[in-house]
Amino acid sequence: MGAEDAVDAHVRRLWRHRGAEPAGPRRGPRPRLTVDEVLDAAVEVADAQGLGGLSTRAVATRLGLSAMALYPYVGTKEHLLALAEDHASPLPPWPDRASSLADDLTTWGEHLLDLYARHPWLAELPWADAAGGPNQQDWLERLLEILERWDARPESRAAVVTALYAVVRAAAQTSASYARAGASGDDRAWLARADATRRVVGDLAERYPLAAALPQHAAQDWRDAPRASVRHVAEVLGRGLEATGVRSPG
Amino acid sequence: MGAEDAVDAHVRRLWRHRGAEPAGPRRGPRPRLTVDEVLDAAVEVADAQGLGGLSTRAVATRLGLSAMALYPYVGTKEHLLALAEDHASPLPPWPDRASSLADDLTTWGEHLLDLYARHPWLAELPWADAAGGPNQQDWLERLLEILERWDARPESRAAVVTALYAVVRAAAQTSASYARAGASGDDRAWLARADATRRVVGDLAERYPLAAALPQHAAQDWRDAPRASVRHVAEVLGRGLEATGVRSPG
DNA sequence: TCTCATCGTTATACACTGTATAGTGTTGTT
DNA sequence: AACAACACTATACAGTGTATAACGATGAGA
Repeated sequence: MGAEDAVDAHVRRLWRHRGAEPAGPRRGPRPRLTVDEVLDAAVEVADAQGLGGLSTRAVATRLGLSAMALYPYVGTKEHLLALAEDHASPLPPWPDRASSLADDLTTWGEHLLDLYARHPWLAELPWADAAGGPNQQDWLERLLEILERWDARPESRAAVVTALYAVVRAAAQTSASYARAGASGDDRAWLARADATRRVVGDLAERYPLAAALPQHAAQDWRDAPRASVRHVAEVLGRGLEATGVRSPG
Repeated sequence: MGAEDAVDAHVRRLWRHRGAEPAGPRRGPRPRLTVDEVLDAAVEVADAQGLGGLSTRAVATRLGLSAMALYPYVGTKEHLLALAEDHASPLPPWPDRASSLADDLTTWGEHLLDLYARHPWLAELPWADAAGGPNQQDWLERLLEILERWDARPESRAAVVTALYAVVRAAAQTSASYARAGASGDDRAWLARADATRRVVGDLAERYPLAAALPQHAAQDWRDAPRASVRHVAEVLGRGLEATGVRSPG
């Protein structure tokens, strides 16, 4: 039952701002911190040091606490990660332009891209448990509302959701990679590897002509590239849904 | 220059079966192992213990060596991971049915899904450096050949590639998650969390009606679900590409 | 043939991770 | 007043990746 209680406490913390009761009477000394304060610190650490720098000790010392002191607030590190992920992912409000399905999908993707630009570590997290918290559920429901309004066929919705989500995450990752390569300089390993590959195999462009012919984004417009990528996928998905059954905007 | 040499050696190891020369004269004692033997061991460990169990010491003891002995063969653990990823990802041959773009995309996705079923840890690896090795390049070029044959517009190709790749990976991850939940039993945390969420927030289905209305795959046909998901995305992408410009099969 | 740089391999060590455990002191309930 | 519950600290432990130094075997240049 210990493990089951742990899961319960975690879920209750996840939904703490959505009416989940803190459960039970309390008897010990007053908590000096809030769950949100701990999560604020965790998000700050992750924003500054990346996912690799997000250790329990780092968060704790930022709060002036010992590492073990976090456990009553956020539980295991796995739980801390899930809580921080949701904590950093509030859904902003925006009006749908309703000019086309592709446009609305693009807008959703661009907003998610903005979120990932503010917190690049979000795109590094495993996709599997992305449906956990209330904020992430909000993002999902928001996307489903768009698909509902345009009457996308129910069987295709899950597929579109994963496709669009995945493309945004991939775009955010490459964007963050470019940003790191330009800034800190210690993480240009990606470029160095590509250069070395061209140097070692030599006729790479002839072995993989189609990959070589892919439109490369020049070094200057890499800032626009992810947005364009998201827009393209949204376009194709939108047309594909229209072709398989979509009516006029509601 | 040390770091540059390390990148060079890594790339040379990656392309060792595609004509990359081992470089330089050798003077020390003969290597007792091959790079492929080390990578075989690494893949076996990852297949058995998952990505978390893939430590340098685990691979080394399986080979009867000390942990540090791996460095001359595969370099850093990051390099070991990249090498093992490519080593486990040979592209199988198959004929394209050429009945429709969606069909060919689906077949590609199902083959990749088979690969991820054999090596589930491949889907957990970060997507960013997926373009490194020759085998992965083969997969990419194979997909681009399909798009080329059906004359997909060049600007849309990169987007379709990431979308299809991402969906296959996501499907493989959920499939692996289901498999673990059914088997070992210690990793049914996902189900427990979902149950706890329904228990804690209660009116979850009313707060997120569209997410709740998503067609749930029953517990029995979860084996078919990932294939169906891939097929759906391929269908939508195929239709979308046709709508934006695609000619008859070459 | 002798010499020496080179390289495979081991042993040890270091910083770091997450967290189990025991103990201390504060709080609310009985 | 007594006790259970809880926040918090300190310590400890099993891991992780890898830097470093030493040892031995090997091949090239003299």
